[in-house]
Amino acid sequence: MTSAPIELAVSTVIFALRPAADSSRRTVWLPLVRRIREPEQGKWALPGGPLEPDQELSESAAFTLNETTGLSPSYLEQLFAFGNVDRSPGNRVVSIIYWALVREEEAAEAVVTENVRWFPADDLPELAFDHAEIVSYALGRLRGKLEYSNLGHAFLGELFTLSTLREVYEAVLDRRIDPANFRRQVETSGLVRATDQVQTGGRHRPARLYRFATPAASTAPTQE
Amino acid sequence: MTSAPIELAVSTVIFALRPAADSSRRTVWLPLVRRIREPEQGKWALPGGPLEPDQELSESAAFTLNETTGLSPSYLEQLFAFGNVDRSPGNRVVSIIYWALVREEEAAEAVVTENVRWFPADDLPELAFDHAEIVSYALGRLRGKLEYSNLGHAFLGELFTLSTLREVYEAVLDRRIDPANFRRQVETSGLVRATDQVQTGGRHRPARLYRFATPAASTAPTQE
DNA sequence: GCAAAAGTGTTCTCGTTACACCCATGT
DNA sequence: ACATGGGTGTAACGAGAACACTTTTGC
Repeated sequence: MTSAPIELAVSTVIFALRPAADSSRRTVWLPLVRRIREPEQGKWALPGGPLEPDQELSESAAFTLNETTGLSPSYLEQLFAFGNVDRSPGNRVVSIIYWALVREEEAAEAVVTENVRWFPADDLPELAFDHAEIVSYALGRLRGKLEYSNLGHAFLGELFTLSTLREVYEAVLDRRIDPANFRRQVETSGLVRATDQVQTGGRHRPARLYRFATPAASTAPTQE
Repeated sequence: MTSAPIELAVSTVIFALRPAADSSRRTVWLPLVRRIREPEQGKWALPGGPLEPDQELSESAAFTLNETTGLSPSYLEQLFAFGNVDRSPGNRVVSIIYWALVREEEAAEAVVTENVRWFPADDLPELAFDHAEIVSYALGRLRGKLEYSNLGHAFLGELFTLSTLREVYEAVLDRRIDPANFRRQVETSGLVRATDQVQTGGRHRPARLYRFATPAASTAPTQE
C-alpha cells in the first residue's frame, strides 16, 4: 500500500528584453512551451522537467533553459518552491522554480518553434497549473532586485552607455527615470566604471561607454 | 535499472527570543534535535521530516515544529530549497526549508528533552549536513525582513509598549536603537496603534500600550 | 543653425541621526 | 528628593526628485 511518490520538478522563468509590439521601446518578454500531453494539454507553461538524481538544481534549470531557448543564462537564481497539494490535477508535484535573465543580443537568436514562443510579460496567454502566479511572483522579484543590485548587468554586454542602462531600468520597472538623477545615482553607487571610449553615431553628443565594476551578481546562499 | 529516488524533506528554522546566558537582555535562540541515526548520528540538526503526499509544505513545517517544541508558530514562511547533490552522504535529499517565529511567552513552555535543546543563535554546536549554512541564511532573512515589515508582531503578544518592541529589534539586529527615533519611526509607519491603556509598575513614568494595526504578516506568494 | 541626447548645477523636500530636555512614576 | 525610563523638541546631514541649463554631435 505505497502511495504514488511525490514528483520533484525544476522549472524556470526566463526573462529577456525585446522591442515592444509597437517597437517604440523595449519591454520584458519570456519564452513559454506548449504542453503536448495531459494534464493541461495545449496550454502554455514554463519550461522545466523532472530533477535527475545526479543533477544540481541550478544545472537542471540551466539545462531546460538551453533546451528551450538555445541560450545560456547571464543570471540564474532560485525563486521559490511551489508545492500545493492541488496545483497539478491527478499527481503531487513539487516544483522548484528558478528565474533567469538572458542578454538582449543573444535573445534575438533564440529558438522559436511551433511549441516554443516568446510572450510579453504584461500580455500572457492562459497558463497551465499555477504558472501565472509564478510568473507574477518572478516579475516582482526581478523588479525588486533590480533596485538594490547590479542586476542590469545581466541584460547588457560588456560596454554600454548610461542611457542604455537607464532604458533597461525603465523597461523592467515600467516607468520613466530622470536621466540626470539616474546618472548621478549610478556613478556614486560604485557599481559601474567609466571607460575612455565613447559611442558615436547618434545625431547628438557622443555618450561615454561604461562597464560594470564587478563581474556578476549571484546572491543565492549556495552556488548550486 | 531505476536509480534511488530523490528524497524530499521539509525542515524548519525556529526562532524565539529568550534571555541571554548572562540574562542581561534577550537574544535569538533556536531549537535543534539530536540525530539518533546515520548519517551524521549524534550531531544537532534542524527539526524536519519527509514530505507526505497529502500534506502541504507549510503543514509539514508546522507539524515538525509542533512535534519538536510543542508550540504553534506565530509566523511561518518558506526560506529556500537546498538540494546540492553532495549535501547528504549516501543519498540525494532536497530539503525545502521554512523559518518560523514563536512568541516569547509561549517559547518559555517549550518542550526540552534529551534530544531536543535550545541554543543561542550566535553560539551553535556543530551542525549536521549543511544546516549551519541554512541557519546563517535564515538569520539574515530574519534581520532583513524585520526592517521592512511588521515582523516584530510575531514575537509579541497583543499589547506591548514601544520599549518592548524596541527590545525585540535590538535583540534581533544586535545593536542599540535610539528610543526617541524608534518611537517616531514606528508611530509614523502606521503599523501600530496606540491604545488608551498604560503599563504601570516600573519605577518610572507608565508606558502607553500599543497594538499592531494589521493582524499578521504573510508574504509567501501562496498560503500553502 | 537646429534638433537631440549627453552631461552639469541648483534647489527643495523628506527621512534619518544625534542629542538636549521635560514628564511621571516608585522608592 | 532622586533615579529611571517614557516621551518631546530640534538641528544637522544626506539621499532623492524636479528641473533649468550647458555641451557636443549629426544633419
